[in-house]
Amino acid sequence: MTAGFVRVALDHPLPVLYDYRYPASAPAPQPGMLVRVPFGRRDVVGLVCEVDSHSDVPADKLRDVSAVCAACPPLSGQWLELAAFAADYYQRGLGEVALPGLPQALRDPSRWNRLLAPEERYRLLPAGREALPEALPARAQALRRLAEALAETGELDLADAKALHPKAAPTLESWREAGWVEYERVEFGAGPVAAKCAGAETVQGPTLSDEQAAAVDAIQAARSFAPFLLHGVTGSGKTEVYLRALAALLEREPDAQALVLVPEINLTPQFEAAFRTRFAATLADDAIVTLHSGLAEGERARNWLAAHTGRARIVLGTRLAVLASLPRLAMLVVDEEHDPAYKQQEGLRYSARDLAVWRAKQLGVPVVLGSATPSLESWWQAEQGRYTRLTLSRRAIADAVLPAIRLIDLEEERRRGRASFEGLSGPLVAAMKARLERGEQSLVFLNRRGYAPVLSCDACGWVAGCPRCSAYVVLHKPERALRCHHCGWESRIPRSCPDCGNVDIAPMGRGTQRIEEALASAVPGARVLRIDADSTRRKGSAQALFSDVHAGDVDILVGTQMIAKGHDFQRVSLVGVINADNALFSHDFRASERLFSQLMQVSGRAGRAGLPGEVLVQTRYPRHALYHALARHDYVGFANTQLTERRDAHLPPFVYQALLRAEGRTLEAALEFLSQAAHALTAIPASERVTVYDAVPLTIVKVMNVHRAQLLVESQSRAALQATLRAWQPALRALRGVLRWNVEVDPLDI
DNA sequence: AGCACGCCGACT
DNA sequence: GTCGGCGTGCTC
Repeated sequence: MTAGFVRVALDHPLPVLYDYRYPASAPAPQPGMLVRVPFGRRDVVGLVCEVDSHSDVPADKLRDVSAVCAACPPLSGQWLELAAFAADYYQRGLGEVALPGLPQALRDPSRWNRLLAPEERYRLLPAGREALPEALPARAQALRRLAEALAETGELDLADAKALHPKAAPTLESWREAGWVEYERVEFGAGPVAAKCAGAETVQGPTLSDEQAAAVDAIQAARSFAPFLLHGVTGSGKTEVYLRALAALLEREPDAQALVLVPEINLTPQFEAAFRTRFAATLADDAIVTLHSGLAEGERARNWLAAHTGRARIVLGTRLAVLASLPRLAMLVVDEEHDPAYKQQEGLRYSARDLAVWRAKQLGVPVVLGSATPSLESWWQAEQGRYTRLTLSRRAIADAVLPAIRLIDLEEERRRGRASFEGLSGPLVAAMKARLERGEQSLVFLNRRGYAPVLSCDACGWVAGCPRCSAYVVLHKPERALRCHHCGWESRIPRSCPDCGNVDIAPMGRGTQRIEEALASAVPGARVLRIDADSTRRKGSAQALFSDVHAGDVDILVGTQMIAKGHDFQRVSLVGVINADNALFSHDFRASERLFSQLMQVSGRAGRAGLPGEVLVQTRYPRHALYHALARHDYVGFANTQLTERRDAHLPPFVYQALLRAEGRTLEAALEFLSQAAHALTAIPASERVTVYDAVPLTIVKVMNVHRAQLLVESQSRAALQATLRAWQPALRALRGVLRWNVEVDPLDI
């Protein structure tokens, strides 16, 4: 009686696999299968990475696998490779990548049976069709419903049957013995891929522009790894290009799968609707699934499994979907590829866009990165010819042109003594009134939520701060609260200054709530709606608010970047930008890139359906180069200037960076840890080609009473940086201390 | 990460 | 006298 051994990845910070024994009598687990194993004093789910006939672990330490999830088809070698790559690149253990990459429900063995249940069906036989209606007593209603359901399509799923009649199982069994029905059992995932929907009309879609047609041709001609940068101005019909390229793929390869990523959950419903409409005739309903964190665990698991078994042909999701198992993946699309939301900001800090490109390369398939303002990383790849650039320079709808962008010089407004109201300049108010009269919509963009970012005392200079963070608290007027945007701490608004008792404490600066309030009096009669993280806190409420805008129940929409992304507002002809200037002089070298793309994106909401669009940007620096480029819709000029600056300053994408972050009870402890870490680095040979900077406190040093500091390392060689980080890891673990730390590769915020 | 074990301050 | 603080160490 020999036993075999498996090496299992567990969601656990040590980068090692754990060996377990499995009894020879049981069916052998295979790599890629999930198992339940005892670990310490609890049971956890792990992923089998290797199966072996021997183990180097002493026999007294080895324990047995307690259950194998055999009903779930194993994850493919290619998926394991993806997880291994991500673990290595982002400096984590394999288990820390692989297991959080699976839906939570699959990591709960008690749900395996239900999720992976075989399909059990009864099919009506001719004898049954004849005998059944008469054989049932007239008053046996539940039995009759069962028979009717069976007669309707000729077959009945056991689960559905049980819902119709509590004793369906024994009843159907007795019917089978009578020769009326036959029983069929299909193991999970083994069923045939659903056929197309019958009778659905083929949707053709609009006529393509020459540029769109050329882009589609290029993508569908690709038969190997081919990264495309689809640079299309807002409203140029990038989505249509994705749809056509996908349609061509699905027609050519009858069981191919595609992955489409969007930056945020709010954008999935409109994409899903567009995909369902377009593919109604080609794909079954369940061949299009979404994957994002807004789904209930059960649904997420079912959708994930649909992708894993190949039944889902198009998977539409947010960044976490990039880790979906897609055995026949043949094309990837990353919409708005520049969006920072693709970078995970906790745990495994991966870039979904970069992993999408890696997957495309691994599989030798095309990947389309779409954006009106590509990230400088991707733009640089295209400049070097590594990515194929596809350009859509005009709006797709006939008569729709790019909006006119006008800068409103706030200094000049003030000098000339022109009226402004609560941060809304005269020209902006006048323009909104004109839209209201014409029955068109206006959109006001301000990237700051709350009422006012600061509450301060005129007399003594006191400023309301968070007791747990080194940050000011934001005044939220509707909730009548001061709220910390870093830790969520809340308190009532004080009536007077807690330091000096002065009652003249005043909100400084403006957030979306304050603008919302100001708009009500500045534009009388306008129906104003605010959309930001506060007004959309409840699940699904963002969707409801957006549909109010689409339905025309709103005249002025005010909000944060949430309203800037992707939405196709038909009646918006004016976009106002309230206060964007602070990003111009930020210490963050990516601030201008982000500002430019945000402003381009929000500007793109104006005039999409053929109404002449206008964008008014209020600024105190109307001569700033960024605004000049913006007013000319000149992404290319902006990008090339930025790239030159980045090259001169030795910044990404010309160098590769990583951060070591430390969190401790005191700042000194965090800094001390980092300096020891920096010292340990010098012992690593590969670090010769790596620059190590001084440890510095984070801008917001304290969050939730934890002090944070970081150390930047960078190199012109990605390989040298990777080799250094890999060798650094054990040294960091050896540095003890009561403190948490993590490494972030390719950080966005420094 | 959990979850133990282990040794020092304020309480039923 | 214990309950419980979090420092230290281990998990196949």
